[in-house]
Amino acid sequence: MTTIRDVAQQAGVSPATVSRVMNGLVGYTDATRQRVEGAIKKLNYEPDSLARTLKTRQTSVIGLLAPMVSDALASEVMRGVEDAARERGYAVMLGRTGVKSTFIAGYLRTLRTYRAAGVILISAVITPEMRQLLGPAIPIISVAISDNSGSPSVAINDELAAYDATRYLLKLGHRRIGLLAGDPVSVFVAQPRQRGYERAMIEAGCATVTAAGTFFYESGAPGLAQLLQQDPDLTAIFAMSDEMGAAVVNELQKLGRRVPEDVSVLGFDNTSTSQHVHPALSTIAQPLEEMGQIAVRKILRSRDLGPRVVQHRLIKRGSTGPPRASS
Amino acid sequence: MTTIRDVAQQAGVSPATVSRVMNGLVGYTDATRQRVEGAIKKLNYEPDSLARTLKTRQTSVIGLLAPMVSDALASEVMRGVEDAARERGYAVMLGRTGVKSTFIAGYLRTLRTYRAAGVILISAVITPEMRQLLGPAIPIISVAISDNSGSPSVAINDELAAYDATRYLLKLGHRRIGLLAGDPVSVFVAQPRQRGYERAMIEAGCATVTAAGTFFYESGAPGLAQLLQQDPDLTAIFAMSDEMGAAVVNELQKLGRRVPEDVSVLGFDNTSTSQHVHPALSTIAQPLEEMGQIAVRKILRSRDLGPRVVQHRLIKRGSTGPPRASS
DNA sequence: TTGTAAGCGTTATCAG
DNA sequence: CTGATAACGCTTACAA
Repeated sequence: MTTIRDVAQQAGVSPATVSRVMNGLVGYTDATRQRVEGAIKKLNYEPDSLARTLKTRQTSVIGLLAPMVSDALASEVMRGVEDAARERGYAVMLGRTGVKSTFIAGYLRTLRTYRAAGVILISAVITPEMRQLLGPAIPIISVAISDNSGSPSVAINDELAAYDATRYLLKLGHRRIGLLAGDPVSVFVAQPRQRGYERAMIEAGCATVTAAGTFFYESGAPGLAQLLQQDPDLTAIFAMSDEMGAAVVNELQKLGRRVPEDVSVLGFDNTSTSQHVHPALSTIAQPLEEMGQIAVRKILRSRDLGPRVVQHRLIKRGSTGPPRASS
Repeated sequence: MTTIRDVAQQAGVSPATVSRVMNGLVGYTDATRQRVEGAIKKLNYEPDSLARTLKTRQTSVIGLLAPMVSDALASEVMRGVEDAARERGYAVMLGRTGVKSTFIAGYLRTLRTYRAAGVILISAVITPEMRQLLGPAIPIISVAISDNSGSPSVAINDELAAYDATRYLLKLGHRRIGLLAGDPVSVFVAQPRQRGYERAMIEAGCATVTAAGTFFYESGAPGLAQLLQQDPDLTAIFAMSDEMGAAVVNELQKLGRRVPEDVSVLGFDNTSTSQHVHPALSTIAQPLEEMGQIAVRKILRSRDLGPRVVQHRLIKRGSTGPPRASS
């Protein structure tokens, strides 16, 4: 391994000078700079991040905790994080949530010993334990979920997004709209979305019909059954995830109902799954990749922490249309 | 930050002794061990990985390069890698392939300066440049792809898997089986699979019908069109990815052909996508998570490098059945 | 402008 | 069995 000393010797200067040149500090002649740069190039020298971090306490890693289960969403966010981090010279260290909390504690400790610049948490809320484990120096931010504690976060306004989605179906002429909710445990995603749906329905004078799912594909079919049991004449289903939406589309066709002629289906997230059914799912898009980038920027500018709301977008595809009666 | 000195002071011993206790070396009485352990616990001390690595040159990070595009596959592998790494006290550093090669060069340099224990490459081949960039000390291994260079790898036997898949369709009674291939650029995945298909078809005295796709969903419909143009009476389609398989199922139904009554469809990979269509895709499973774990183990036991073949498995679901004529 | 020297938090060698 | 002490590769006062 070639060290700063080797370079210094090669260039006929002291290690300190080499360091100065590398870090663009002042205090050397142009001639020595050139000699040093020549030596660096010649020896193909690369400074040791570890030693540097040990000394300066300035780190170059960002921690990323993702739930590697329902992945399409996390995957998009990760792409944004990875891009933004690399651009700025940061490395990304990966961990999984959705595992035992002792694991995530261990992971946070590792990040602390690596003096991470910050931690990004996908689809999970920041707990006081996490905050405490990281210590005051390391910021943590959540993505795609916003508790109302004022913790740093990047997320859409879930309540408003669901409200807009429901309004869209109402405007198409639907009155009997069922909601296939996500895991009710997920207080900060499923609940605001449900509130948004209810608000729109109530404003329009329509009755609400809801069933609880898990966000996963498997819960789509039983959820649909529950909804149809409550109201067999539903003309639209709003699912809180594309996976459930896709399952609903498939299941409806199995039951002999056409989409969207008999029943419209609307998904959520605009993950690739939404394109994997026919007709393709209309859905609410979150700017996931951008959210990952924003999270990195916020972490690195540690002042602007606090919640950041990004815009959702309605994407119209083949799975929604006006209801039978009004067409 | 609490250091080894703080612990030493608290326990009334020297830093050296604390280090000995932590690392389970010999040379201290039971009494001092207990005092040290007490101090560690009391101060909630965590040794600094950076300083430790700087000194010992033994690292605790593993690099992971994944193509974050056609993600379901990579995601499963990543889960296995992450699990196995964590179990052994290693952190995972994430990078993306499929970006500019200068980026991946930079990424490998970063890994070298972090003294990574090794690098795992998903769905990509190890180039001589990569090997050179990492230097002789850091092993690199590819997962889910096997060039024939003898480089370290963990993969199924793609030729055999495709052969078995085709044999399965033949045994069901199909004779007109179309192959929807992946990106032909992917020499070490698409090509062996195509050879396996051709071998089985030729052995059975059947004509081969192939079209080239991209592995992605979008290429499914045009690929199917190409196949049907060559032989409108195909009774089975073997797609080299679940995504293309799913697209074929959806497209067939759009064309008014029933699956599997009119046409059987077989996918590849057993990713979640295979369950997102109705009927669910029969497919060839790769033990992706296990492959990730094996990769970590191989990296950490740097002797058993070299290609490792794991078993594929045929998974029968609703998308395949006997052809019309023979039923 | 440049070099010397003292650390950053560990571990390893060598005395005691 | 234990404690000084010297590295690991880098940065940064402080001197020159």
